[in-house]
Order: sequence, then structure tokens, then C-alpha cells
Amino acid sequence: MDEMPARMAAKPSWLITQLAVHTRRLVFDAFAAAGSRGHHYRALAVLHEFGAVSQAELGRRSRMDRSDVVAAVNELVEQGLVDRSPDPDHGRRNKVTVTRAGVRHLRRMDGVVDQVQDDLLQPLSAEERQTLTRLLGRVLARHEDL
Amino acid sequence: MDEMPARMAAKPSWLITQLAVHTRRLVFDAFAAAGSRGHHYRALAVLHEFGAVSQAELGRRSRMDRSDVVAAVNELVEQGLVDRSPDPDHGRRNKVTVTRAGVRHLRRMDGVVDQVQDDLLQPLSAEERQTLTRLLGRVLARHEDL
DNA sequence: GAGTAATGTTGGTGCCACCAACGAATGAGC
DNA sequence: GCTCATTCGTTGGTGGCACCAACATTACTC
Repeated sequence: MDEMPARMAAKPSWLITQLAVHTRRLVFDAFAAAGSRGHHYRALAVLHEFGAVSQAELGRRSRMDRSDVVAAVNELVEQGLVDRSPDPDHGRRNKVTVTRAGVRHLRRMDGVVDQVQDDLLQPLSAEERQTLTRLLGRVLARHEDL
Repeated sequence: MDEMPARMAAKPSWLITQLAVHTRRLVFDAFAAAGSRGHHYRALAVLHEFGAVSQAELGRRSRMDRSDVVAAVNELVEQGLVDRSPDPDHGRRNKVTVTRAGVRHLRRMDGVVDQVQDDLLQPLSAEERQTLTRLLGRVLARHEDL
């Protein structure tokens, strides 16, 4: 691989965005091979951990725009992995729930995701992986609450 | 900010791609405020550090697709920041060079980029920043040569 | 000299984040 | 109660970034 400018190679912003490109590809390929996609996994994860929620809350918890949630839920409904029904207590709101098949699919994808972590962090020791995760978590947290 | 699923919050792949979103926004906004863009900075950095190169090499060194290089160089030429001329020794190849104004612009953008690093890593100490940079660099290097 | 590779260019694709607007419905302040 | 602001689902669209296919032209390899 050709050498890149030194001023770029040393910048955290470059390292993060560039590594994210590779990461996205790993994740995308792994999901694609299993017939799924990132948005789907995120939605299923939210529904599994927080129970039935509205699409709006689903979007907030999975960091997705409302409009993207619509598409994701549409696709998941079509695959029988979630159910969408109007919330009886709440006129406008939808209640989205994972199906049995959805939970099974989520479990499979959990395995896929774990595999990706291993591919991604291959050059690092267990301790280094932990350090990296901790530091990234702190930086991200800072940027999430403003 | 709403809580996200625990299985996601702990995954390096999630932390990296999600932090990259915030990073891209910081970089994009900072560049936009200075009337520039990421591709432009990358191209100028390559030209400044490696001298006059072909568009193909420019793309390889800045991790851009050849087609994206065409657009970036077009725009930079229009702003007078680079010159594009046919390589005399090489029929098909173009020789791209930074202009005086291009170097000045690059220097300004260097300052902008440095500021972004500070915003980005605010919660970390100097030592932690160094650790993070080193770990990210190692992981990225691994994924760049296969 | 013939076949392969590289170059610049055009014109796409797709993911992901995001925005604007809208009608419908809920919630808060008074 | 009634008004006003907010929330919700949905449609349709933007833009950055990475990437791919094809093509004509030129260089490189054997």
C-alpha cells in the first residue's frame, strides 16, 4: 500500500474515519453473507433489550433517523422478524416487537458480529483491545451528550 | 441521549463507526467553515509532501478512487490551488502540482485540522490520546496491507 | 510486435446520516 | 376546556464518501 502523507497518518480524526471505512466493510460483508444489514441488527438489538417500543424510540436508541427506521422496520416485517401494530393506548404510535424468528436471527447475528470484532482487532492483545474499547467509549460518550 | 443496547455499546466496531460519524461531522463543519472539503485537504497534503504526482498516484496516496480524484482536482484547479498539466515524459499521464496559494491554503487547513483533534479528544489526557492514536494506527496498518 | 497493464474520464451504485414537510394525534400551559 | 407546541410515522430528497464498470489512449512486458 502506498505511503500516505505524514500529517494525515498521525491524526486521530484520520485514523478513526479511515478505520471506520474498513470496519464498515467487514460488518457489511459479514451481514450480507448472512442475508442481513446493519440497520436490521441495530433495530433487533434494541427491541430485544428494551422490549416493544415505538419507531421513534427505536430510532433514538439505535441512532437512526426516523425515516430510516421506517425502511428498516418495513424490511424486517417482510422477513417476519418483527411485528408492527398500532399502539392501542396511543393513537398515532406504532408498537414494534421482535418475533421468535427475529430473536433467532439476532442470536445468529451476534455470532457474526463477534467474529468481526476478532478480525478487526487481530493485531491487538486482549489487554490492548480493552484499552482501545475503553478510550473509544469515553470519547464517544462525550460527543453523544453534546 | 437515550441508552443504546449494551451489546452494541461494548463493540469496538460500533464505537469506531459511530465515533467516525461524529468525527466526520466535526471535520466537515470545520472545513466547510473555511470553504474547503476533506478530499481537497487530502489531495493538497499529498502534493505538498510528495511533490508533483500523477492523478493515479494522488489517489493511491490519499486513499481516493481515481474518479473522485478527477472531481477533486477539477475543483482545486478552479480555485487556483493546484495546476494540472500533461506529463511531458508520459503521454497519458497528468502532472498535478500545488500552487503557492495551494500551500497557503493547506497551512490554514492544518490549523483547522489540529483544532478538530482537540475537540475530538477533549475528554482524554495527552497520554491517553497518544495511546489511542498508537492503537488505532496499528489496527489500521494491519487492514491496509491486506 | 502482441498482449497486458496503467491512466484519465464519464457515469453510475450503495451505504449511511440527515433534513424538510406533512397530516394526525398527543401533551402542556393557562 | 382550549390553544399551542410537540411527537409520531411517512414520503421524498440531499450529500459525503467509497466504489465499480467501461472506454479510449498510452505505456510496459515478454
